[in-house]
Amino acid sequence: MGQWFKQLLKFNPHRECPLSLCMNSKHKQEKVAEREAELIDIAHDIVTKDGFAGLTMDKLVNASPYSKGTIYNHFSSKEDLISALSTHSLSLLIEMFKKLEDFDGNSREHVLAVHFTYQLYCQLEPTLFLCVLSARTPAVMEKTSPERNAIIKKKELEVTAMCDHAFQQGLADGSLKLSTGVAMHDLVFASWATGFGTNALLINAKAVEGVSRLEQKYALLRNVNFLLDGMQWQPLSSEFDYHDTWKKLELFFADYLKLLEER
Amino acid sequence: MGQWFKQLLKFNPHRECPLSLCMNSKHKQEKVAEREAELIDIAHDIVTKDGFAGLTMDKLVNASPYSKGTIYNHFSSKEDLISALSTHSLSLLIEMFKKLEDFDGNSREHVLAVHFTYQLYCQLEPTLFLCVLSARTPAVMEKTSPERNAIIKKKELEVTAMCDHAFQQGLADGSLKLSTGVAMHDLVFASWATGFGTNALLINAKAVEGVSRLEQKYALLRNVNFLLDGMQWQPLSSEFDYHDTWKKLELFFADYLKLLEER
DNA sequence: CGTCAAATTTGACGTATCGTCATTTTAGTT
DNA sequence: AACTAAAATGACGATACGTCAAATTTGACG
Repeated sequence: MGQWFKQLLKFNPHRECPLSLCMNSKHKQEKVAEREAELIDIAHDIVTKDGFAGLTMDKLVNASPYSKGTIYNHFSSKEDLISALSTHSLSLLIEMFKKLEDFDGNSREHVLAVHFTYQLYCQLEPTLFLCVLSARTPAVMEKTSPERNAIIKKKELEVTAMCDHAFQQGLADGSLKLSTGVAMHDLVFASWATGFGTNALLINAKAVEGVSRLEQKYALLRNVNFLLDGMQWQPLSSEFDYHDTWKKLELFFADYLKLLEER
Repeated sequence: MGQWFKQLLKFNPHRECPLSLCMNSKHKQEKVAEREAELIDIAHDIVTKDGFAGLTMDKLVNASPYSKGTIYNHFSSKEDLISALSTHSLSLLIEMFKKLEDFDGNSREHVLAVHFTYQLYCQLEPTLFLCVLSARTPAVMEKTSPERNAIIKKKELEVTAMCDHAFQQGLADGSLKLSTGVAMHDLVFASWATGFGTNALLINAKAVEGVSRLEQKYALLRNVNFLLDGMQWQPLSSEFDYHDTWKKLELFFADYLKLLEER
């Protein structure tokens, strides 16, 4: 429904003002942006209900109170719509990441926290995860407006900034050291690749093999621990109970996990 | 063209017998299988030329000497065709893996060899890589014949068997040890996730940011080394020059790399 | 309040693609 | 040569993308 998100985050919804007087005073740009958000929400619903392949411009037209022409006024093509969903998706992820500011722990635990959050997000919104993926496909990029591509890029920078932060912390407090010839960027990339690969494969395994959530519960933790141990990020997993961190995170995100269970 | 492959591997091509007499003696099943291979080759061409999104049943019909009905006799839907391309793609990968039997090195080097090969494959056939991905999508799986899905599963097992082999070697020669609560399967999964994630992100980065091949040349090696160091697989990267292994692999696959350069 | 021009919205339509199926053609047998 | 079972054909219906001329709304001005 896309509703869970707003509730959990107390998302500011640009509250619709019921007085037409108020409406009239609203600037045109605002109205357009509001309607675009409305359309993206509808598209989000369609995608969660009918899957990525079930997303159709005609369906969006029928599910919205607007006509085809108006829809195409917002999204120049289906690909543009997918990109719009991608930015929406990235926004959700960023909002989740922002919650992590309240999470306590050492710097390595913070990296785990980022991964935990990302996994949670992937499981809550597997189809949006797909949207983000395909939005970075040449075929899609070519057909989305340059402005929207710029927005995606900006959002992606925000996301990586979140990751960078944890690594900078590690460098700052000395628990992580750079060996010669390896930049921090390389470490962040390795971390991201591990998280991405693990989540992508797990989502897949779930679809193909029916691997249960319980079985895959600690797969990501394991993989990331291997990686961070390999980076010599102190304290090593042999010296610290990161399983405990994982459980702390489950508590921290109890609301979201509850949503996940309910399916 | 898909031709590079047959040349390099001296792929048995079920050579077409020019004598009609010979043709007549051929069993029906053989003829069907042959035509299917022919069609997949054409589809492969279309995909490499026009990209994944450019693959169309009508295009395949026009590019082949057969009619729509016949095509649909082979592939019950477009999704089925994608799955067929996926099995084709996996076969290519397996063929490449088989070459590795001639590669010398310790067991950890063999893991690197598997990753090197997989990366090479991803770079040579990025769109086929996409095919394999989307073939594992629920939307596609639902619409492909059970038999073909079974074939995919079998091929995937073959691929993972290749990976398993290197890990079993490590366990056998004592350079890799299992800690409690972690099965070999978990290690293989971690390895695969790292390779998959790194390659997927690199392909993407290439498309989006224009990251050059040179820049990403050693990214995978770095990531895998972190991982295997984290697994305590001896000898550690601090004690052994795996860069050298990587270079040996470049030499070993010189033919393929040359093809890659030529683009 | 009425008029008019610019901006916006509308939905019917053109084109492309998927997948079907009645008809035709081929292959094999007697 | 006649006949039947299997295979191939391509016209056709359905669905989806994207366009554009016409209709509607907006808001500026007298």
